[in-house]
This record gives sequence, C-alpha cells and structure tokens, in this order.
Amino acid sequence: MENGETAGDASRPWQSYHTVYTNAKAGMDGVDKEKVQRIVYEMSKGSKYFENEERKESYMRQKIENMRVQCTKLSTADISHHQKVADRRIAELEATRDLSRIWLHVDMDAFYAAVETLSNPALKGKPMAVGSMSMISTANYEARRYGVRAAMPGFIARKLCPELIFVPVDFLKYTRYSTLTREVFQVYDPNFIATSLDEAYLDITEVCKGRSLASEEIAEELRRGVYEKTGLTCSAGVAPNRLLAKICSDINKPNGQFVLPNDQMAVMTFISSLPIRKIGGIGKVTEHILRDAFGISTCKDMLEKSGLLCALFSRSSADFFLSVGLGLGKTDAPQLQTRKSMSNERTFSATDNQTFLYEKLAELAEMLYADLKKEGLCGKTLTLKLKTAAFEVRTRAMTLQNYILSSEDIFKHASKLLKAELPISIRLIGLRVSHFREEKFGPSDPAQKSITNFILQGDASGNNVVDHSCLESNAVDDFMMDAANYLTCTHNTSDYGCKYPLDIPQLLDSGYDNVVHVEKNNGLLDGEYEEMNSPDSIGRISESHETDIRHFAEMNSPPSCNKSGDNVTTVSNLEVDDAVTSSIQQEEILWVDDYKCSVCGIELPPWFVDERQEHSDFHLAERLQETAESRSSSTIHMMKQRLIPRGKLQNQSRRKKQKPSLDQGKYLPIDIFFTKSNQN
DNA sequence: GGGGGCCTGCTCA
DNA sequence: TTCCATGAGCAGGCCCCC
Repeated sequence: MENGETAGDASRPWQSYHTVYTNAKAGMDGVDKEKVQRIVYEMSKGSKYFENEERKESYMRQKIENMRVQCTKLSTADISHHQKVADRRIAELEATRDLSRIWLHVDMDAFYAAVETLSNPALKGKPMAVGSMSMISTANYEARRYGVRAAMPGFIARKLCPELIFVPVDFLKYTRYSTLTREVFQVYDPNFIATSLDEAYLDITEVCKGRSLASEEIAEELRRGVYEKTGLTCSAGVAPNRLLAKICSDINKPNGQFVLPNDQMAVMTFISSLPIRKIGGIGKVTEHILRDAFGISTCKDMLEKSGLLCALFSRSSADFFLSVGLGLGKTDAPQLQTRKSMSNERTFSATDNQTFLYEKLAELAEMLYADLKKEGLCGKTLTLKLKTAAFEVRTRAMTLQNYILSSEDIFKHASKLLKAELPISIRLIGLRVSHFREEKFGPSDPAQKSITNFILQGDASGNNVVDHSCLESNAVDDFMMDAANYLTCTHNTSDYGCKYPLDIPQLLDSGYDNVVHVEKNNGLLDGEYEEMNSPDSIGRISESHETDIRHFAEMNSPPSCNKSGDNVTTVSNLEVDDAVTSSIQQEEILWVDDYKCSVCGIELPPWFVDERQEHSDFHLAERLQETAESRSSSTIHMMKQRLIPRGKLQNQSRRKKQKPSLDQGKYLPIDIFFTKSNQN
C-alpha cells in the first residue's frame, strides 16, 4: 500500500474505517481525528451496517487493484500515445477557459442548527445537533469540535459528546428562513441558482459592473443583507466559475468570504495544491481510487498523471479530471432545470412481514402520487428500491406503456416488482417515477386514466369508450388481464368491490354517473357493502361497460361480455366452452379461514386484494393450460397466454441476468463505473 | 450487426 | 440496540428491432 492510512495498522483497525470521518467539515480543524475514528469504529463494529461497509470497502479495494493492474499492463508506447492524447485534450480544454464571469457561491453556516438557535437562544454556545438518535442532519460549531457532524448517527454523536443537545428537524421553519435569504439573493442575481435550502450560486458580473463595485464588496454587502434579514450568518466564495466559487466559500467558514481573482495564474496557483476531495464531484470512492491507484492527491497531480487518466478512464471522466486540474468549471447560466424523476422512500426496522411491506408500499404509492399530482407530473417508469437487512440496495424498474396516473397504478405495478423479490427481509422501501411526459397534466385530467379505472369509470362524459391508443401491445395485455379479472370478479360476487382497494375519491369525483364507489370497501358500512355488491349494482357496471368490452372483444376475440343484460357476467361469457367453464368453476379458489388458498395452501390475508386476484388468475391459467393441453383448443391456448401476467412473460424474455447477491458472497464486479468500456 | 432503449448498480451532494 | 432521505446522472450490459 502506498498510503499508510489506507492500509491501516493491525493494532489500530479504525484507521481504515472511513465511513463517518471521510472529509473534514468547516469547524472541525482541531478535532482529534483518530479518537473520533476509533469511537465510531468501536460503536459500529459487528453491526450489519459495518459488515456492509466492509464489503463495500473490499469491493473498492478490488477496483483499485484492477486499476493498478491495468496501469502495469500499459506499454511505453501506450503511455506515450495516451500522453499525446491528454496534452491535446488539455489544450482544447484550456481554449474553453472563460474568465469573463464572476460567480458567487453563498453557503449558510450550520443552517438548521443556526435557525434552531435563533428560535431558542438558550442553545447558544452549547453543543447541539439537529436530528435524532438515529441520524443527525447538522451540528453546530460547538458540537463539531467533538467530531459530531451531519450524517452521523445520534448515538455515536452522543458518545463523542455526552452533553450534546438534540433538536428535532423542522423543515417548515428552515424553508421560511431559506425564503428570506433568497429574497436577498434575488437583489444581486434574479436568476440565482439555489442548490438546496442553504446554498446558492449567483452570477454577480452585472451587478459588479452596474454599481462599479468589486466582487469582494458585493459579497460583503450580500452577507450583511442576509444577516440583517434573518439574523443568520453565511459564508461566500467568489471565483470565475461555479466549481471554484463553491470551494472558495468553504475557505473562511463560518461567517467569512474568499475571493479568487479572474486571472488564469491566480486560478492555477489556487488549484494546484488543492486536495482533490475538495472538488465537488470527487467523493470518498473517487478520492481513494485516484489516490491509491494513481497516486493523485492534489489537483496538480491530475495534470501530471493526465496520460494515465486518459488511458484508463472514459473520455467524459478524463475530461472532468483534466478540467479540475485546470481549474475550469461552469460559467454559463444553466438551462432551466427540469425534474427528471420523483421519489419517496422510507426506512424502518428490518422485517420480512409481507403484510407490513405491502402496507408500506401502499403508503408510499399514495404519497408519491400526491407529490406527482402537486407538480402536475406523470411518468411511465416505476422503480422500486429495496434495502435489505444486510444493507444491500436493490432497484427494480419497469416501464409501462401508459403514463401512471393514479396511486392504485403505482401500487399495482410496485406490488408486482416487490412480489418478485419475496420473501425478503428489508429495512427500506422506495418508489420512484421517472420518464415524465413533456406536458404537465392538471390535477384531475380525465383524458388519461389507468385501464382499471377506465373499465370501472368510463370516460369523462360518462360514456365508456375504449381508447385505442391505450390498446397497443402490452397495454392490450393489461387490458386483457383487467378484463379477465373483471369477469372473474363478477363471477364471484362476494369478491367484487375488493379488487381495487386503493381507488381514491378524486378519481371518482369527476361527474361519472355510472361510478360504483368501490374505493370505500375498506371502511364500508355493512349495509353499504351489501348494496354495493348486490346484483343490481353489478348489473350497472356490466351494462354501462358492456359496449367497451364488446368492442374490445371484437378486436381481440376473447374475452367478450354477455349482451343479454344479465346482471351477473360470468366466465361462461368467454369464448370457452361450457365444459371448460364448469371445470374452472369447480376449481374456484376458496380462502380457507379467509386466509389460506384452498388449491395450494399459500397464505394471503384478505387485504391482499390484488395479490389474491393474481393468485386466482394463476390457478385459472393453470387450469386452462391443463384443459388446453388435453383438448388442443387454440382459443383456450390464447386465453391461457393472455392470462399469464405480462410481467412474467416480459421477465422471461427480457429480464437481465441477475447478478448473484452480495449476501451470497459471489458478487465480484470488476468494472469501475466510469472506466473505459473497452478495457479488458 | 449495430443503434438505441431499458434496467441495474453505483456515485455524489 | 440504534447508521437517512432524496434527486440526479452515468457506465455497463442485455436485448429488441431495423
């Protein structure tokens, strides 16, 4: 090992445990780093988290080793070639240097903690952290002297500083103060870029020119303005680009500022001795890789090892590293940032209780949908994130044919993704929606609805029209599934109304005359339930959607609806002969004790409505398959195909090979995320 | 066979 | 006993489709 710190010392194993103390924050200069590392190490040792961190560290070491091996494989000719490439690239990048703009980065000092101290002056001068025993959001400067910092678990912080005071997070309060600071920023740059509640970039070129003031004076005035308006201090950095301005704002923290002149020599001098970890975009892992594989620890080293960087990293990564070495950064006014995804995730005590997991999933689906609705967004890619009890993070995604426009849709698809992972013990579930539609939809856009809602509700005029645009490929399969579900549901009237547990009121408040309020099934009064499930009410659905389903049936053969006006549509309406139907009916699933499947014995509680439905479909498909095999009925075969959930078909044909799980100890990826793709 | 979409895993703030 | 939440981007690899 080139670096003793990385290698560690057998008698001081905490030296190689970098999890918490990865980068000194402002106000932590005098901290006894080794003592902090030892305490953190001892308190973490043996935990699942610790084991996972060790696994990650080991993976990182593997990557570093691979990079080293690749370095040694480079011939003299290779090195010479890549050095030429690097020199040319450096010249090209240098030509893009823009020293015409003046950027200011403003960063509030220990923002959350400072706001809390304003609210409660008794906290002044005492070590305090905003957060909880499980996690700290920020710590004031008194606490930082003990090594307490953001993203540190509270119980470790208390060990480091026993008199530490914990204050719970109050985002509303911080948002109010943030708004006040932004009113000040606005004066200097109406187009300032807020990167978080407590940080912003301002292009002060025009205001400096217009008022004939030096950037230093503007920075002082702005900081004074923020203090007068809020009573909070902030720090500022001024430089020719945003990358440098951000670094500068950290130099004289707290309540200070640093100005880097718009001069190439000044920039190069400033950047040359700067540790790479100070650069935004270079984190713990990149720092270790650059340092341990290439011996790069300062920005100057980036240029000195430019040939190696060009040889072993992709073009974009190498460009980034070389830009850093030159002190280049963004100087333009950025394009209007458009959100690309929206997500929600929750952590809880690790559990494999499936009821709990599905409940969590439903909550998340509701919350995420509410957020999407608030911003008028709808996307078609849904990603499920899971963190296992062993802290392994997995994501599973699916892109749908149609945009997601209801919480039930989110839940329905997320459930499929989750189901594929069960059984599993997890401590976090997250949901993300991405692939947004260009134009936003209104709070209640009836033009697009999920097919399930569509079947139940009809279109905005109260008519029931099959939207042909929604009936392509996969969507058709979805429709077939839902139609089949619908038919089997009505076949068993006691199940009807339980199919869509999460149908939400706003979708039903759009003036549809023929809507049956199935969403109430969870909190339904007995009388209401009976009325809802009465043949009359089912008849209303059957009649009102008869046209759609018949229309659909004409396009797709089975299934079709009974046109006779019978109140209860049965499976016999499918184009399957009576013998098959009766066979299926005989196999109808009973939930023993309202819990256990009578066919296979699997246990599914009554509130797993979709799961139960899918389970019934599975047995139905199974039966149909058996029948089809014995009778060689092409119609039945088609039905059988249709009744296999689309996700399963897709999984078979398209699913990527699964990497062995980390748990199994077989996970040994060798590629680094930004290395060249053609390396061997 | 190659382009490009899709998905996962990972990184960073 | 206890180790976050959220957003964004990218690389790599698989696979569909032209």
